[in-house]
Amino acid sequence: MEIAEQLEIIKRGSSEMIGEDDLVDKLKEAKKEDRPLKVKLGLDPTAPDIHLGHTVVLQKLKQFQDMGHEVYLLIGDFTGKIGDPTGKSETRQQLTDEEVKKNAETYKEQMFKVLDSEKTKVVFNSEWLSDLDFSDAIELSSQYTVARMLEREDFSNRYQNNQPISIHEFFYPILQAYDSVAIEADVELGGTDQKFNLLAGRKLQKEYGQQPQAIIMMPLLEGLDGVNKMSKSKDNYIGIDEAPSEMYGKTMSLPDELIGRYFELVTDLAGDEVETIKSGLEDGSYHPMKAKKKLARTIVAEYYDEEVAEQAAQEFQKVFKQGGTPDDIDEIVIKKEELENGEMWIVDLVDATGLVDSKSQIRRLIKQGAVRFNDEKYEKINIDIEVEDEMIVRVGKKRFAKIILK
RNA sequence: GGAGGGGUUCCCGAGUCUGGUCAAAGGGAGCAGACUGUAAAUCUGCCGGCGCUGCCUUCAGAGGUUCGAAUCCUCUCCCCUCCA
Repeated sequence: MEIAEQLEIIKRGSSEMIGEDDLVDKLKEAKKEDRPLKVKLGLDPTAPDIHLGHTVVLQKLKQFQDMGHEVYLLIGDFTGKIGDPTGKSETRQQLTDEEVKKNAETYKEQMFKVLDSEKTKVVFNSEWLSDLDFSDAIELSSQYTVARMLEREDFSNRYQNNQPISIHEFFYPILQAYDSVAIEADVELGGTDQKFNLLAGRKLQKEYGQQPQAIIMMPLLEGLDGVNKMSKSKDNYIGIDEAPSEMYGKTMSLPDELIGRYFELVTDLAGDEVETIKSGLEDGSYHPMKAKKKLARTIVAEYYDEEVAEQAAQEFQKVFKQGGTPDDIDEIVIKKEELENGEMWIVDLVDATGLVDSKSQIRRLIKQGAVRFNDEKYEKINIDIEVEDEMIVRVGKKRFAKIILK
């Protein structure tokens, strides 16, 4: 493939690229020597559940693989073992070797839904970082100044807001940079929030006499709330391991403004097709609801298949258009001896489903008319409910449970 | 090491001087209801726990004063700023 053509693919969809000249050199060289480029992606070993936000970068890696290059998934087990104090009270727990290994396996399993396992290498940074001693650490840290560190948005924010910054946090970018040196990365990918760390890699590589890595930053995908970036902790994510109906449903709850962006960043639809959809949405010729359905189907089909996607679409229709109940509801077993004359106090019954956190909340929900048994609404606290086998308990629009009497 | 500021319910943030009316203002997030397309916007209600017109546990932690403490006193822990 021609270099210009490769560049064009690499840049597509990315939000920023640094070191284009370096990349061109590297591409030329690689072509001459008939070897692949090493494309690095750093991963945090603590969060092994991959969601669509992660896949934005993965799609880009996949493109590199399709052009014959080699992907290095770098698992930050060393840094994970140190722990990260960023949060106020919830210091990140230290991971044992076994946990790291297990998480890495999960990573691989999930990532290979997008990536080609043949062209992927998984490496752990403890391999080289644990050999460094304190004088090495000082040597490395002398390459960076405090002023520069404080340029990083995260640090400067916290600094200005009187929030603590631990010294060792300064080491994270440094160690990540060293990772790039260690594997002699040609290219590193990351989200736009990683800019500082990615740049640190370039700097250190130069110090070590390597041609600095090119940097490709991908936009951060907003989560279901449409505001914050997708993350597990915000609970605004769509996991790639989730059930088809969940995936479909969550996609449908996306704010309209994000439809185009999602088509662009998380589906593998061709560029011009995405453009058609986007312009259709803009001039109103394409109804957002319709577009969103297509999006949801496309996403489900990407991680499952067309047939499953079709089923998910039908179920969605059934549940939310016609007010029906989904097929795969969690079943809750209640023993007959727990009942009195076949009845149970309404609050306890809802509590038994585990759908709501506390009984106080259950009371409120009942009063607000959010609780239904077999589609019948009950708004009084002081009643007992006759419990039937296979009774459907519904709380609000989205929460369901099926009672099994034994 | 010295001087000063601060730690409040998921988050932000009042309340502390002048103890009770404080489960603690206000905003955000969230949940529910109406309207819809499980979108947005809007309106309404809820938003510590408990078979709940009451009771129980919360205002960094441990003691103390008091009939009564988020509020006053003592000690401890943590954070920030300035100086060294």
